[in-house]
Amino acid sequence: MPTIADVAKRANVAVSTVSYAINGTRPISEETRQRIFAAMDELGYRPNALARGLASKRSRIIALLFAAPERGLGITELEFVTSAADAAKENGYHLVLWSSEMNDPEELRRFTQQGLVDGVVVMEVHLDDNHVNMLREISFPFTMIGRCADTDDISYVDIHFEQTIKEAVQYLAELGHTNIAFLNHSQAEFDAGYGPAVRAHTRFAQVVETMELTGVTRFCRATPLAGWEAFNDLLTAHPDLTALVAMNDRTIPGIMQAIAERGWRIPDDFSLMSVVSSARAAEMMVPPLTTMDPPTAELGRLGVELLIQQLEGQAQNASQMLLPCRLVVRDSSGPCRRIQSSKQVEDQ
Amino acid sequence: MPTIADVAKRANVAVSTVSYAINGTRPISEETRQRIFAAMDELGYRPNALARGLASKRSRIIALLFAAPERGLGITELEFVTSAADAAKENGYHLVLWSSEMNDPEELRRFTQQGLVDGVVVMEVHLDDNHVNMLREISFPFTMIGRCADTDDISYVDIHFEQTIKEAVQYLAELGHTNIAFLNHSQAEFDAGYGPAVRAHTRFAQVVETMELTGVTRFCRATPLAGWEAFNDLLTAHPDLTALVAMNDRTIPGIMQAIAERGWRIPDDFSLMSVVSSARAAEMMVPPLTTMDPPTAELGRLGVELLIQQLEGQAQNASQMLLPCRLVVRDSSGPCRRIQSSKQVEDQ
DNA sequence: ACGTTTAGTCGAAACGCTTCGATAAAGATT
DNA sequence: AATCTTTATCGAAGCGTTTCGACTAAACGT
Repeated sequence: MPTIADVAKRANVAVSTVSYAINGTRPISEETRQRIFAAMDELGYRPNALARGLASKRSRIIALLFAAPERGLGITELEFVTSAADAAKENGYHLVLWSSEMNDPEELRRFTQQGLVDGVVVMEVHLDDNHVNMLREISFPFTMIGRCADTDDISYVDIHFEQTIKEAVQYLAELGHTNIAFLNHSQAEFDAGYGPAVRAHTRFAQVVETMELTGVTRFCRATPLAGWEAFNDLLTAHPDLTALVAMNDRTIPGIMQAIAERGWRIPDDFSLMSVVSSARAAEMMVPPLTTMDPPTAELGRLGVELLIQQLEGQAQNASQMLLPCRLVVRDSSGPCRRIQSSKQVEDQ
Repeated sequence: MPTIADVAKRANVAVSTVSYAINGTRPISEETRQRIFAAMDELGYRPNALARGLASKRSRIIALLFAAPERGLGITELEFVTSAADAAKENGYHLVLWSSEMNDPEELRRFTQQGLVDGVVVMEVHLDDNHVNMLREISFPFTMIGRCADTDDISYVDIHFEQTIKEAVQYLAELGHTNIAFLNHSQAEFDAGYGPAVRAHTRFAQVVETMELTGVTRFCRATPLAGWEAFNDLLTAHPDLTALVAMNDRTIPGIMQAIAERGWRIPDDFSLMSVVSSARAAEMMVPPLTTMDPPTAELGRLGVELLIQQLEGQAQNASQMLLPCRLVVRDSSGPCRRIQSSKQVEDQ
């Protein structure tokens, strides 16, 4: 493997001149630049990333702190990873994956102190997040996909849950639904201060209040069975419900089954939709699920781009962005035509 | 950030001695070792990964060549990534993601020549694979998750498709099915020499032959609509079919719908199963899908572990491993009770 | 008692780059 | 003509490690 010294020799210049030519750090005459690049081509020279990083104290490597949510990893997380990797590459950076098993923030500190990465993108942030606190404490550069409670001076991108919930409810209201259930993440996640769960919770209450609708909220773990139970509970307590918004699409199969068991049809007798779920999951269901699609690719991309801007000093003040989800109407939602006579329906 | 020189000074030894103590490269007396580690602790010293890599010519970083299959990324790929990352970390390596956009093998060459990574794990390998050919040509260390046609001297882990297909068919046969459809990946993927598609294709033919069953094969793109069409085509041409094995679970919702449109029930009138699909996807369906679950976590883990063994010279000859999928019976398969009288059934 | 290992340590030379200060030549400014 | 800039280049000193060869003193074999 040729080194910069080989190139310098062949182009008849000093090593430093080659470096300047490559990085554009200092002016180089057109003529010598040509000679240098010619020499590089002929030798098939590639700058050594480690040496470069060591000398410049900038590795051009960033880490994605890849934590699994309590409900497990899904397509959404996958898309963060791929879009983050693509964005990193386009900006001339490498992306390393720091896996979730890093529950101990001390381990995160050790990793950052290895000098391997210039900054980290944190995902699955909790309202009070150990990793974030750690990074802040040691003033290590980072951005978040998601956000914690105190976001002073931290750049982040997140889903605009407030708007998303509002639009979802509005959509159902326009279809004529007035009794709407909201199936949140699990109680455990809510109690742990998981941002999406907390924000969506408050927001849903607000929205039904201002829109003068009847809303019922329930927590639910991310399994079909939990969905089945939740749905039956909800309908026992509130038989007038005609629509449900779920935070987690993994509950939906159970709900669909519960609906079928009542002899109801979707969407004629009941409307179902999920917020922040991927098209991928929505299309796996019969009927395909109406969703608020999250802008996953943008989130991943922006997470790393904000970080890189910060690293390259193009951004002094933190940028904070909230991205809306996009309503995609599929076949699980519509005006409700169920005859709301009584509970007999359940027994037919 | 303290350096090794600071540690050496504080422990009253030479820099090289500290290095030997850390790496165990040469014997160090118990007494000085203690002093050195004490000094490291007091200073909070962390070896610099870049300097280490530069000096030792081993970065302890490996890359996962993260290519998207034509059908798009799914949970399976996600699990490769996470398990690979975990395995790397446990072995003291970092994992960088080299994204799929690297279609040009030249770009792969450039990346490898940067000296950043010691080796790469390639996934989504085609029978004749450009990336693999490239790596081989420049003798860059790598392993595969999946396998190409000529696997001489290459370490890999792959799913044992032959066995998987056989077990799937056997399972259906035991339920009494004798007319079985096989829904492969798309024609395009097959033509491109995508290993799983090719191997499964031949194997299915063999198996039905030896078991004296009637088997029909069809290619199908990875969408519900394509599944719907494929199913209808198949049943028009072969009304006696009572079961179907799909290579791709993304076709299943369409198939389920087509079945429902005939007024049939699953599994009473028709049995459905998918090979190499994640539990995650299977449980999103109603009824939950019987599958042959792939050992994704093991594949990811072994992919990196084989690579690391190779890098550390613990393996001179290539290890090649085929892992079986595990049959998970859910609710989409069972003995067929449909009255196979005629096509009237369609019109009921 | 005398070469020969062996354990433990040191100093210096890499590793392949970036960056700083210096320098010479050319251009601009008085 | 003398001085100040600017442009283009060079050489050398890092960056923080590993690794090689050398050295000392103790242990060993005969």
